[in-house]
Amino acid sequence: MIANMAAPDPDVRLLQALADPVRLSVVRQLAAQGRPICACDFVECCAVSQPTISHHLRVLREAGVIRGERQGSFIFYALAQDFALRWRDIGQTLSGLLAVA
Amino acid sequence: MIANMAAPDPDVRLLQALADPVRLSVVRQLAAQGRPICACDFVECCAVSQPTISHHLRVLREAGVIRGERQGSFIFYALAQDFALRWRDIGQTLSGLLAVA
DNA sequence: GGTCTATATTGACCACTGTCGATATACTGC
DNA sequence: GCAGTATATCGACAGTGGTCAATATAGACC
Repeated sequence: MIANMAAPDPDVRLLQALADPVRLSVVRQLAAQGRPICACDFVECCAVSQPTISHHLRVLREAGVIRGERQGSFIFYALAQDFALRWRDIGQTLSGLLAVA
Repeated sequence: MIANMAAPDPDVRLLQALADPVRLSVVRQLAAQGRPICACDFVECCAVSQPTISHHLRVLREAGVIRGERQGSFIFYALAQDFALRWRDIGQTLSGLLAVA
């Protein structure tokens, strides 16, 4: 069994995107809110600077976790539509035959 | 909303443990096998050295993803019993009201 | 076009982590 | 106790990634 995974494994990418306190917090907020949140709200609420927030949002975006939609000067972010499904799928492969779904 | 999460957030810890190609592969194998696997099998199958495997197993162990049971010279690892539940719980908090479970 | 705000990008810095060779520790069998 | 195998730990190092100030880009308004 070859265990040396290629770096672009989408599952690893997704997990890496979530494996940061700030980014996980962002995703939690998006989930709890249930609708798009303006990037500027994250800048105000998070204890890190604007460039850092922007960097984090980019990581999440490129991992397919979130999507952004520009509205004038603002960009509203929301969870990607397939995120829940991806989470569920990964869970099934990681938990074996246990009934996760 | 304070977004500066404390480092010991168990969810972040768990995600960090999984967010490595080798470690994710280990967990996938444990899930697919459905029963404990000897550490020595990982050493043989993974394209990294024995100390690295041991280090990875430790990270997974300390994050609560796996449990080891020594049998003589050998240690057999299996997924922690609550892993599936934890995955499911995190999924629920991250996916909002979507029916993940 | 100029000015303003919102957001992304750049470059530097530094802490953290994956990796490995060497070694320590655990266990077995004699 | 010794010799062997299995596994964990140590220490060093290269690479990665989070962070921020400065700056570039995007968009709105006049």
